Amino acid sequence: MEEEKRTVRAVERALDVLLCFASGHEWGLTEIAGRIGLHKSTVHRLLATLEDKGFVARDAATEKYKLGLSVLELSANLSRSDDPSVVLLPEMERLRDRLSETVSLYVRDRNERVRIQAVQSTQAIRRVATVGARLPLSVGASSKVLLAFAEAGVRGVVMADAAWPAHLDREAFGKQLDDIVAAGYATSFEEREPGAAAVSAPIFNRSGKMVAALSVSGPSNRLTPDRMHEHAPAIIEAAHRMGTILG
Amino acid sequence: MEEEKRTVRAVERALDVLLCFASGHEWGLTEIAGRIGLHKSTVHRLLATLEDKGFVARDAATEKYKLGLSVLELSANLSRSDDPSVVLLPEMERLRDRLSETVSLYVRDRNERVRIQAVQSTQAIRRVATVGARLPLSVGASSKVLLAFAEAGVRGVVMADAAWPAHLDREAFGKQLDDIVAAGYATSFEEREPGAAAVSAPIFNRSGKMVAALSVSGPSNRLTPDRMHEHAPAIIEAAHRMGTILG
DNA sequence: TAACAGAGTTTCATGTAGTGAAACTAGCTT
DNA sequence: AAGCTAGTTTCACTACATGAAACTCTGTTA
Repeated sequence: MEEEKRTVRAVERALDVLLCFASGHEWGLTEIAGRIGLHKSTVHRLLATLEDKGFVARDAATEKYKLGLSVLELSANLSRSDDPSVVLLPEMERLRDRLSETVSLYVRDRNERVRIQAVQSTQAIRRVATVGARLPLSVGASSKVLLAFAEAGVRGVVMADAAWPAHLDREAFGKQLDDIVAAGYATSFEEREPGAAAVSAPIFNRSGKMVAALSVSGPSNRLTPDRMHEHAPAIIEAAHRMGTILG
Repeated sequence: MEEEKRTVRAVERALDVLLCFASGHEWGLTEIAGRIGLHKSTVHRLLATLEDKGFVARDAATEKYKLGLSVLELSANLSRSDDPSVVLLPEMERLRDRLSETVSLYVRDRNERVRIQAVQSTQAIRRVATVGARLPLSVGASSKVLLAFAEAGVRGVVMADAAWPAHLDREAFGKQLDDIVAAGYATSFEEREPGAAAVSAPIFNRSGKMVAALSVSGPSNRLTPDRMHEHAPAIIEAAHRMGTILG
């Protein structure tokens, strides 16, 4: 299948280089080249360009490459005042205080979900959720919410994608999504990572479009299936209230 | 002067497109093309590539382009635990509480300074400082600190750059920097923006290298020249304490 | 309802400019 | 001194980015 490309290869590669730094630590040139399968000299030129524009910088001590301050400049403008991740924060904290578990907010971005906001449980044993993390759409309570309540056609597109796990029975999964629509919320128990469980409900804006999934997650010994269903009404109610906050 | 280029043009252009979004709001394709002087079709291809990698996204309602969530993913990893902007925050808040003015932290990035952290004054009339902002190195108290205490050679390079304002007498400016080194701090009074004033002191790490400039800023009627010099010892002391926190 | 305008998208011939092999440098280890 | 690793620079080749122009939409004007 000859997919028509209307993108710029050099830029794609440069962005791949940049995304290497999503994992946090610093990289040497050769490490990066090996990781994305490009020649040293190519990566060198790309890094020089990224450095020139301030997107990467070299650590003074280690000589390795790390993220530059232009990223900070951009991210400062990412959270505008009308951004859900900002305006919903107080409500998320209320829910956290009520249930004493970590509360996260997810949106769908193509075939993945992204955690755009999180408030941590204050308990000693807790799930630690990092903002900005990208996770698969095939597992986890909020994945199922993001697919179940998505606009028509989204399910099909996402599940048809090459990235979708082949072993997953699409028909059974679709049935499960229909059940979630009926129930109004989804749960997951040790689905994505062992020892963790979550409940999730959709947030709709005033025009009835789902904009995010609100999720409560914690250790599976505390968030038992029973306990999760008990929590569900509170989460749905919070999600509803959040929806009314949005424009 | 034939500057040897070892950068990739297509990538440079793509990053310029991305940096358009540093100013916050959304842009149409043609707007961007006009702004950076590129052809519509070129910008279209670059935006398609950026969109594909999640660096920009299109607003569902307005159809315009805005920053994508990959930026969030990157910025989440910017503030690591050893990051000055994180570990110094408590000290900055203490200083803010003591002086009741906005406290900022600046680092030098090539020919500019970047505000990497800020805590706002709680007073009704206050300077509002946005994190990530890039400002010129030629004006402002912290600019002068960042140049005065920089490693040997930096002054010359920065002031020789094309971006340096031509009208500024380099010799007089250099003299001023020497005075600042002697005093240990710098002030500015309505220098960059009318009605604003600031005091700034350098933060040195354990090996004696300056890593940032700590700055206290506010309205010029409250931060009079006299008042600023009164504040200086407290700021220098805070900067010194911050230095010991760093590795 | 046709004509126009303005924004976004696609096509395609052209030659610039990005590519990767290889050579080179510099710093460490054996 | 030889070997190794990581980063940097050079250069011939042609793949690929480029921009003019054509085209599609959608909304506006006459």
